[in-house]
Amino acid sequence: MSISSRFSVGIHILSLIELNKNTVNTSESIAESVNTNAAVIRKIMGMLKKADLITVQPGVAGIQFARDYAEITLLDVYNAVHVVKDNELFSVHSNPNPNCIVGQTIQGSVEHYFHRAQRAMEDELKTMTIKDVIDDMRRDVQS
Amino acid sequence: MSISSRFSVGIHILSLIELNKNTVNTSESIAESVNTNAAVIRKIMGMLKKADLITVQPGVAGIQFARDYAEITLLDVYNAVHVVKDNELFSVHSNPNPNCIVGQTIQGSVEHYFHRAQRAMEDELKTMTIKDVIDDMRRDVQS
DNA sequence: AATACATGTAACTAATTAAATTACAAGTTG
DNA sequence: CAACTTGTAATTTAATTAGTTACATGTATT
Repeated sequence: MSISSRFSVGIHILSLIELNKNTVNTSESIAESVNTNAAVIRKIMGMLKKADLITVQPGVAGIQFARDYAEITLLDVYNAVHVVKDNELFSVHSNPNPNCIVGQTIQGSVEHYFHRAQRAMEDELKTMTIKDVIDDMRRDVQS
Repeated sequence: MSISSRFSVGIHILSLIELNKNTVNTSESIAESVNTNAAVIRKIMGMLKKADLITVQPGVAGIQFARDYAEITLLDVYNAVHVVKDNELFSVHSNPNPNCIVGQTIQGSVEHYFHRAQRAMEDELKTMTIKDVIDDMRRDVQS
């Protein structure tokens, strides 16, 4: 299993706003950069918009940051694109046998540890910003 | 997306060894407790065995811990059952356009942050042991 | 107001993956 | 050797994700 690439595509879109700011980004041009279908981009753009990370206007080409991209964390993006449901990074088998000590208690017990692990990952995402990513890209680019 | 329930089933199996130690656990009896097919249990048992967490003998009923269960971390189990490939918790879209700054650099840039987040989660799993889970179960059981 | 081009979104298809099932080989014990 | 076990491969089923198509809606320009 793997967390959906919607997350990396979301980061891609946001990076383009800054690194391609001399031209107007349309869902079509972004799709070319990402190498996917424009409708996929529009769907993800819609999620980023709904999360108030970007502003987009129906019918008008272009995207803008809704706030300083140094203040947009990877956790913000991760939440925006709904790649992992709240506290459901790990799944627990359903309907274990309630007549067994383990079957009766495993869901409640394991849930607690799974949530902690998920939170650790999400807390780490919170320390990273789109600016960090963009800075890396500027450094890494082969011109 | 969600991480496979093989992980929680693995924890279930290990917990049964201790909490059901008065009887012999067969793949069949474990399957009843987990509420799945015995072949699924055998497959996971095979993984736990390969990771040296348990000992099982072909043809002979029963499982034993290969080491003290206070020394078995949830990370050990997680690695044993291969629910997430090394550094592939997050997937990155493939074949971004190399003629674009972002397309050219995103994989390398984002990879670094994704690995950090994954490591944070795995480091947290390392702090939790099967004993912790079993203690919770003993506390929570409704007798 | 008509044309061209953009976003927004729903419905459908294809591809991938996970889980369950079936079947049987091989090991062990009495 | 009979009964029962683990080990494992092959198959089916179910669920999920990504990609595609189509079209409604919004905007701007002439």
